[in-house]
Parts: sequence; C-alpha cells; structure tokens
Amino acid sequence: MNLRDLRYLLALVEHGHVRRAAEACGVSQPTLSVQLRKLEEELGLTLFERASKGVTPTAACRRLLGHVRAAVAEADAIYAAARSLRDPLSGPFRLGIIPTLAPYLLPLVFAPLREALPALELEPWEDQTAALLDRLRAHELDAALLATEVEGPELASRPLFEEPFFAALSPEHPLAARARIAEEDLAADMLVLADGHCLRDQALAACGRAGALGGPLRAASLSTLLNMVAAGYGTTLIPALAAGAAQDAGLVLRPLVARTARTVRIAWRAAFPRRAAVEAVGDVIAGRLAGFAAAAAEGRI
Amino acid sequence: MNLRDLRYLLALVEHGHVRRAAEACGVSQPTLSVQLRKLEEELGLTLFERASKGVTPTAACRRLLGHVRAAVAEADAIYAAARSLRDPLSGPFRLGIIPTLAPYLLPLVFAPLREALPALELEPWEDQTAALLDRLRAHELDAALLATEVEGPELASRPLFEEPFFAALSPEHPLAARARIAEEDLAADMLVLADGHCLRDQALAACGRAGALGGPLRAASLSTLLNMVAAGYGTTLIPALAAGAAQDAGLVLRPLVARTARTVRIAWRAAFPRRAAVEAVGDVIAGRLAGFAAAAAEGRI
DNA sequence: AGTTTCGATAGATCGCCACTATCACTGCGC
DNA sequence: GCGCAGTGATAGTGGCGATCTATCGAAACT
Repeated sequence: MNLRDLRYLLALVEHGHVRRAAEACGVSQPTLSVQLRKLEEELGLTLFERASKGVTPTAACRRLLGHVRAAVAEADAIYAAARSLRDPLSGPFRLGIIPTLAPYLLPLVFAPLREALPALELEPWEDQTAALLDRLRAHELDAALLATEVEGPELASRPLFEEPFFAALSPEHPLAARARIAEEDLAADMLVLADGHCLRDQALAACGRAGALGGPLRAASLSTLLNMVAAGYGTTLIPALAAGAAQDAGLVLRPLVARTARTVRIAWRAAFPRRAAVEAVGDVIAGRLAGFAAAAAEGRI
Repeated sequence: MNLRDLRYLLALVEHGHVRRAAEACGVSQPTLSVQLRKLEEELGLTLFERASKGVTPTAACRRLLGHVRAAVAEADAIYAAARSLRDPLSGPFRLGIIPTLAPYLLPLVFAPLREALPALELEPWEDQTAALLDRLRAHELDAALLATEVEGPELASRPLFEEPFFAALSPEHPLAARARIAEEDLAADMLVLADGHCLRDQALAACGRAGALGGPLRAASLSTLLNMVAAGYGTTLIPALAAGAAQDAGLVLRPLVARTARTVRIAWRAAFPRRAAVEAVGDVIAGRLAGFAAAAAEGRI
C-alpha cells in the first residue's frame, strides 16, 4: 500500500468519478483506475461499485475512510512539520553551560538569544566540563559553553570571548589596599572550588600552585566561595562575569598584574547537522560580550 | 514520500543501526541507507546524525516521530479493518422492505438472520416500492424486499416465497359464512390501501377492478385497514403474513377460490459487490418461510 | 442510429527500488 | 604499528511497477 494510492482513493470518493479524480490527482484516468483496482486486490475487498455514470464507494470503503483520511493527514502533517523544522534555527537546542559561567552569563544572553533566534527553544543544562562533554558525545546536548579547549576529532569548538580573572578579597584583607594584585600574592590564602570545576584548576595554575589550600572546604559553587571570602576565610580568583555577584557579597575586586584570563568557547559535535544554530548562538553570545571583554581587561567592571 | 520509507525511518530510530534496521525491514543495508537519505532530501532536513558506530535521530526527527508513528499506525489500521471487512457477510446491510411486509415479516426473520449472519448489521428501511427502488439505485439501500417484479438491466431480483392472499371480513359480514370466497365477490365493498402501495394494485387486480372503493378512505397502513374492516366498513384482501394481525383485530379470514398470491422477492443492484450477502439474506428468509407458503396455500394459517 | 461519456484494457516506456560488490572510515586487538 | 572487524556510503545493474497513449465495450442521451 502506498500513500499515493490512499490519496487516489480519497479523490475518487470525493469526486465519484474516475476521470475527474484522476485530473485532480494530476494523473491519467487509466492510472487511477488501475491503481485503485490494485488497492482493492491488496485489501481483498471491493472499494467502489462501478456504474455507467460514475463510481460509488461501498460500505467497506466508507468504513475504511476514517483511517485513510487519518493516514493521509498524518503524512501531510509530516510535511508541514518538516517545513517548519527545516530552519536549523528552530526547534529545541540543548546547551550545556559550566557552573561558574551559567548563573552570570545566562541572564545576560537569554534575552538577546530569544530576540535574535525566536524559533530556537533554548534548553540550558548546567554541569561540570567533563559531564558536559560526555553528554555532548552522547547526543544529550547540542552544544556546550566551556572555558577549556576540547580535544579529539569528534568534537569541535570556537572561542566566543575572553573573560579576565579578578582577585576577590574582603575589604579588611591586607591586599585590598593595592590597586592591582599579583597572581602569586593571592596564593597564600586562596580558596578554590571543589574538584571537577575548571575554574579550580585555572585559579591554581594562575597562581603557580598545584594543590589547594583550605583543608576541608569543598565549595561546590562560586556563590559559596564568595561568601566564605566575604567572611574572611581567605581570598579567591573570580571570573569577570561574577564581578557583580562578588560586589553584592561585599567583596572588593582588584585586577591582576598578569591579566590572567580564560577563554569561553562553544563546543559541538563535528557531525552535528544544525551547525548553523551553533554558530548563531555563538554569534549572539560573542556579540553581547564583545564590549565586556575589552572593558574588563582594562579593569573596568 | 512513501509509507515504506516511514517504516524504514521507524526501524532506524528503534535500532539506531542501519544494518540491523535493514534486516528488521527485510531489505539490504544500502537500500535503507539510500531511501532514508532520499527521505531526508525530500523533507529538506537531516533526520539522523551518522557516526562511526551507529546513527542517532536528530531533534527534528524526534519531532516528526509522532506523526510518522501515527501515519504508519493508521495504515496498519486500514489493513486490519480490511481484513475484518473482507467477509461480505459482515458490515452494515441496508435492507428496504415494503410496509405491507415489514411489520409481519421482520419479527419472523430477524432472529434467524442474526443467528445465521452474526456479523451482518441489518438496517431495515420501510418504504413503498417506488421509493425503495429509487434508494436502491441511489446506493442508499443494499437490497430490498418487494412483492413486485423489478425491471431494467440495473437491478436484479430473486423470488423468496409465495404469499397467498386471504379475504378478511368482520365476523358479521354475510360472506363470513362461506369456507372459501371468490375474489370477485370481495369486490363489492373491498377497502384498499392508499396510492403507492403495491398491495392496493394487487388487491384491485385480483378482484378484476381498476378503481378503488371507499370514497375518502386513504389507509396508509394495513393496520388501519384491518381496524376499518373490523369496524364493519367493508372487506379487504390481506397477505398471509398479516393473518395473525387480522385475527388479533377480530377479523375472520377465508381462503380465496383462485388462490391468488403474491411473490415476495429480494432485489439488488446488478453491480452490487456483496452479492453473497444478498443471497445469504435471501436464503435465510426463504428458509424461514419455506413451510409457511405451503401451509398458507392450503388455507392453514 | 449516431454521439457522447463512462470506466476498463493493452502495450510501451521510463523511473525507481532493490540487489551485489565495494569503498572509506573508525576503533580495537595483537 | 598494522591488520581486522564493524560502521555507513557509494557504484553499477536489473527488474518490477507506475505511468502514459490509444483503444475498447457499454450505456445513456439526442
């Protein structure tokens, strides 16, 4: 059985006339005649009663009609849905974001993304880098915002913007008096995030240290870390986008002497077919953050 | 687009593996591979992301999946429905019956028909001969029970049983004393049905008369006629199956000298495809009435 | 009786779907 | 490091089937 045959059948029911039905279907009269007869043979029942002045659907045919119409309607729905899905910039888009970026970047870019890509249904997913890469490879994400390079032939990535780091201190901290702070000076009492956060490794690397301070402190979020620093437990290194949150927590921020920064990238599977959506999302984010990186680099927050 | 392609698509989604999906569909791997690619081209979107170890449906594909499943399910429903409709002895069967037959014949044959043809959904339709023939020609009836011959090449018919006529009289009527009554003797004060009833013409013909008696009497039903006769307004001729009703109305019945009878036939369109159903219905009715005709012919009621 | 109109049929053509054989790539194991 | 097995894609071919034009046979109308 064929959808084409079902359309022939519907046309024939509607017109009650082989020639006119054939014309409506854009085929010759014998074509429709033969195909209908084949359909009857396949189904094992007479669908039309032929008379000298047209054809009439049999009771059996009328009984099938509901299913036939439904099948054809579903097929049409497939075409219609495909038409609207054809735009790679429409449909769900699952975007992974690392935890040290998500709470500060998302509020900035959500509205611009919605405006630039109204048909794109953004589904943010917050998790650590390794988990995001796993989900990306497993097709559970369409793209991911990371602050590290990605490796392997399976994935690709593109830098979006530079995010400088700042020293975050309680106002009472001795270093708070300086206008700029050298990375090494922070190392003495720097608190860092728990294992798995790329920011942890980046902060440690920036200060030339391999292991972390802080004994039992296992801060799962930047927000926890900021509050600890505000309470006087130490210092820390924060990415520029978290500056606002740090100030809200009562910390003072100081630019770093070496101007250490991290590069935020968007990563995707090389084989991902909606490359255009990835690029568009990347463009919007990069555009929104274009001025930010330069300003932050100069120490303006 | 083709239902076959949709089945390929579903198999591929299910297996995530071209070879296994092809095997499940009973085709070779290249066949499924090529057809799927064509479907993608036709729909203008990528349905699967190909990787080295299998394929994964894209978001667009998952969006279409509902419609695809529905279309295939409806197609399967067509096959299933066709299977159950294949039996010509199943499904609706619209049977026309003339009014002088319906109320007396239907109660007799309804149960036997239901028993012999349980899948046949009998839909009786009571109307006069001419109307039944019109509806038959217009495909609004599948068959009709008549007491007249049918003409024209479009229709066919078959006799089912003989139904003798009886004289129906009030007990007080002078003729009621006779054991048999001559048709001509009834003519004097015979009441007949309104125009359009075949029984009217048959009764008049039997008594050798052209016009009707009874002035303003326009009995639309045999039941009216019987009550009129019972009330002493005249005599009438009734078909044997109405004998019970006549006796219930308090009439006496007498066989006719010339043993006039009518032939009840089943009629159908010559092109009607469910000929078997017509024959089966005819067989059941003829079988149920087999003894009746002989008994009635001998005057036994 | 001729004409028109209906659907069915015959025969030819072309396209597409299916096959086999093979390629290109990847990941794994020795 | 080099086969080997497994993946999907591609090439080339063959056959079936959908389609066409031309025609038929029947029926209805003029």
